[in-house]
Amino acid sequence: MLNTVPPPKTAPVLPIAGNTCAGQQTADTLKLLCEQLGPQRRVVHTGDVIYQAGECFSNLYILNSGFFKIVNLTADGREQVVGLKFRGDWLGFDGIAGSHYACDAVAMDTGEIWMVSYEALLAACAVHPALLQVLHSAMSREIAHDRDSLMSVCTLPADARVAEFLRHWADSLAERGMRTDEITLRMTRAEIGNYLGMTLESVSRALSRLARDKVIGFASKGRRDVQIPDVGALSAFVQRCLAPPPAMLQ
Amino acid sequence: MLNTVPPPKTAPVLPIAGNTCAGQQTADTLKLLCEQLGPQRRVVHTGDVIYQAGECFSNLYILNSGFFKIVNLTADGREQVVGLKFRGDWLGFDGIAGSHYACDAVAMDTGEIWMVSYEALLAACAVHPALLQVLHSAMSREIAHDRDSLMSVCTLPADARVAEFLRHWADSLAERGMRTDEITLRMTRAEIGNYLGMTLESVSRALSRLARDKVIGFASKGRRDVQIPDVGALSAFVQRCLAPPPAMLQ
DNA sequence: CGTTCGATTGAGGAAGATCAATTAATGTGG
DNA sequence: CCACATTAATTGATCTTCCTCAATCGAACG
Repeated sequence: MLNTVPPPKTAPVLPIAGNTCAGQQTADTLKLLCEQLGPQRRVVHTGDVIYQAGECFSNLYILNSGFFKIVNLTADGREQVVGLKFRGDWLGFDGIAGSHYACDAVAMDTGEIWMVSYEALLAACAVHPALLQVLHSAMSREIAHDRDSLMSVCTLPADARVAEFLRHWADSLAERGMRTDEITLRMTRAEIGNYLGMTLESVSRALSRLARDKVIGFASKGRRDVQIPDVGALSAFVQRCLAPPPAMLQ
Repeated sequence: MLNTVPPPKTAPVLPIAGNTCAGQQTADTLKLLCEQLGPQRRVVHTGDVIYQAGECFSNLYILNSGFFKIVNLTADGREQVVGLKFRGDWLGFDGIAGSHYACDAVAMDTGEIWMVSYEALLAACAVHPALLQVLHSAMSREIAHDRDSLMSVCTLPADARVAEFLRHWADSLAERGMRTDEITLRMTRAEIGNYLGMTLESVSRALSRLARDKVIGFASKGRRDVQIPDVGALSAFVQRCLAPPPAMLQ
């Protein structure tokens, strides 16, 4: 259940944020949103449910920090992670059309979300057209990215899918001005596999192969932290997976 | 387990859907859009490209009739159908964020599209808030549907994916007040397979099995027309694919 | 009427799932 | 702090699904 009472007395605006260029755009956009909307801030923790499928839609959420997953659930009991969200992303668009949220949004880490009622947002957009542009851009990015996800799942073999997953995670962090040389996956192998349409064993094997090929490394303690010395090497690995098998020289 | 917090899961609430006449809602929305926007109308034919990846974004398109596919293309040459669009759907949302379209939109049939410049649309929305709601609903539906697609690809075996594809196509037609007992697929087996993440042979085999099980039928002439006597039978087939193999009675 | 493209069907093979055993991390109560 | 239980991850062995390759057939078209 959600914390109905936001506990932050000490302003927990954690993120390192982009003091330099990387992540500046995200920071600027968040600043604009915060100033213009005066959203209700809330700190969430791992496992907290932001909203649930079927729940009445009324709010959108802007992520100031933390990592979140979007989980879809079918009537016949299939459950799947269909999206991952980071700082600067929005949650809740799926609820606009049907006036009920269509999936679950769950925190995978401690984070801060900004809640704004959709009605209030529209009112604010009427006054500040820039807000509308920001909103539409966020929705547009989500549509474009969802298509890329479908494409990865449909066209890449398992190993490449895992590599591409890591690459995208690292890119997302980079865009937001965060470190990418060592990332902490907030998901179990089972969750990653679920998201990528494969089993947890296949994820594990793929990661092992990536590590064996020195494309990634594992921190000494625990296999949840992944070292990515060179993001480009991940892209190269994906291409290698796609390349036709080397012609037999005989 | 995916959720650390087990909340009582309510079944996803279905959209309002069936009011009096099937397709009335789509028709009403189109009427509103046509009146308020005075869009430029254009008739397109099979193969016509509405917009292309990389092209400068400036227009959105509302589909009055016809069938369209959204095709994604990667730098390394992979090409995939990532969406199908029908009457009442919009094209071009993917271009808003990056000011360039992110994929190709291609007509699969003769149809009529309404073109409206994004700028003009925003101006009209400022005057008629109902337009903004329509726009957001369309984007929201697209986001929700893209997630459902990802879910189908990730969680369903090949046969079920084909059945689900037909079911969704039929449902889409029904929502728009069109016939569903006999539908004409505008795509080759190869395109369907590409969309569903499988080979054309697998699509063909799946369709043959569906026909053998009398879930679908083929019109006497040509195999492009599919008879769907009962859409519910398609759903049942999907469930049968998911059901565990019947316990051996020994 | 032959050519071409799309669809079907079969046989064999490969990628990945499933099943199972082991090890590593995390947590719990004494 | 340690013994124990629990969950996550790895790795191996087998099995299934689906892909690949190939042949055939039908429909559309010039």
